[in-house]
Amino acid sequence: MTNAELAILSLIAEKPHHGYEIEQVIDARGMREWTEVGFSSIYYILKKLQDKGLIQSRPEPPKGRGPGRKVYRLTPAGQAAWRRAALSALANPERAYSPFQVGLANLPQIPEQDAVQALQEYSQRLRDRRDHVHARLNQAGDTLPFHAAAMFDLSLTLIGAELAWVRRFVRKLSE
Amino acid sequence: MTNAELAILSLIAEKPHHGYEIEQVIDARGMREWTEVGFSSIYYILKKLQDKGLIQSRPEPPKGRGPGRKVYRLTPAGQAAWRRAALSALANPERAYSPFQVGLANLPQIPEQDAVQALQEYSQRLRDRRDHVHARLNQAGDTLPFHAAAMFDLSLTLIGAELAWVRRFVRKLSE
DNA sequence: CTACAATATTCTAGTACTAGAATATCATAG
DNA sequence: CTATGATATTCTAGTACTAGAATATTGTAG
Repeated sequence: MTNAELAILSLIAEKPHHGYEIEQVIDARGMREWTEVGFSSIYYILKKLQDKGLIQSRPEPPKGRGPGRKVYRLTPAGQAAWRRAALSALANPERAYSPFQVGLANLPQIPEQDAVQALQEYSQRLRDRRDHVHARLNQAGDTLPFHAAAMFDLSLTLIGAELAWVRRFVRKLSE
Repeated sequence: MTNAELAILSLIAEKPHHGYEIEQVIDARGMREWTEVGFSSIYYILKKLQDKGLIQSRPEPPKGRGPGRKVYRLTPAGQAAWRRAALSALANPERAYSPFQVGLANLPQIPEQDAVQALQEYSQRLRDRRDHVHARLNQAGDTLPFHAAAMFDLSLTLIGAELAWVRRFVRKLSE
């Protein structure tokens, strides 16, 4: 099960949803901070999950604006698959393939000045990202459930560690 | 330019290579620790880079065992593209889309005991990964060029930060 | 009563790989 | 001189998205 599949399956495990609503929830919760799932991918993934027998859809008559919806819910197989996948995600660290490391691999061929300048931009953007996450955290305030606060905290921790490393590295480079 | 494209372009920027040799270098340098590039993707990517006019190939008569090779080198456009891409990788942090965060998003629906157990497995595997990187670093010894040592150090730093976070989190969860 | 905005799904045509088999060449051991 | 294994590239048939356009329905503002 891919990242995007699990993200969508999670939402359906929480409660039945239709496609458009999933997009709205992803947006409202800022899930794109930690998962990558384009609008047009949602229906694609929904179809795949259905083909695998993990979810089933029921058409609903139109309510309010717009045409009728297809509401998806977990099948028993889907319930089991969700549980397995969620626990597996919590138990198995995955390598991150970051372009930054590929960039570092090129250092010997790059003039030092250019490298230092690029790395300083990198720190600046990391700081911006940290501030952005921080702002989102403050904006949510004390209303956040425990696990959501933890997710913000994890992001801030990882960004902080990378930022400290890059700063140290730049200092060493420009010595 | 994707991660994999830049990784391969980097090797060709260093010096001309043929496809099979690129596989060997990727393997020998342990590049799969920080970049994802399957054996069969190498020729695919080489073809794409050539179609974009960033590299050109020259057939070489067979030497030693095996058939003749196609040796790839940068074109002037490739040289420029490589420089731009390498600096961009050093200047632009990218979000990491980790299944772990998706797992965390599922915490409210998971019995605490199961979650704690999964997270303990996660720490254990992170420790294993850290030890593995550490072993590779020691094995390389003092022969490592500056930037390669830095890459190991970055990996260790990031793994260390994540490990510390997970340990703290498990402690809080099981309180 | 009509145009517009919001809601909702589907379709088309891509991109970017990836696994694994097929094909081919050559050195060397037996 | 033949089988094997190392070297080297190409091909086939997938998977997993992704952007963006097309299609359709319904409430509401003018």
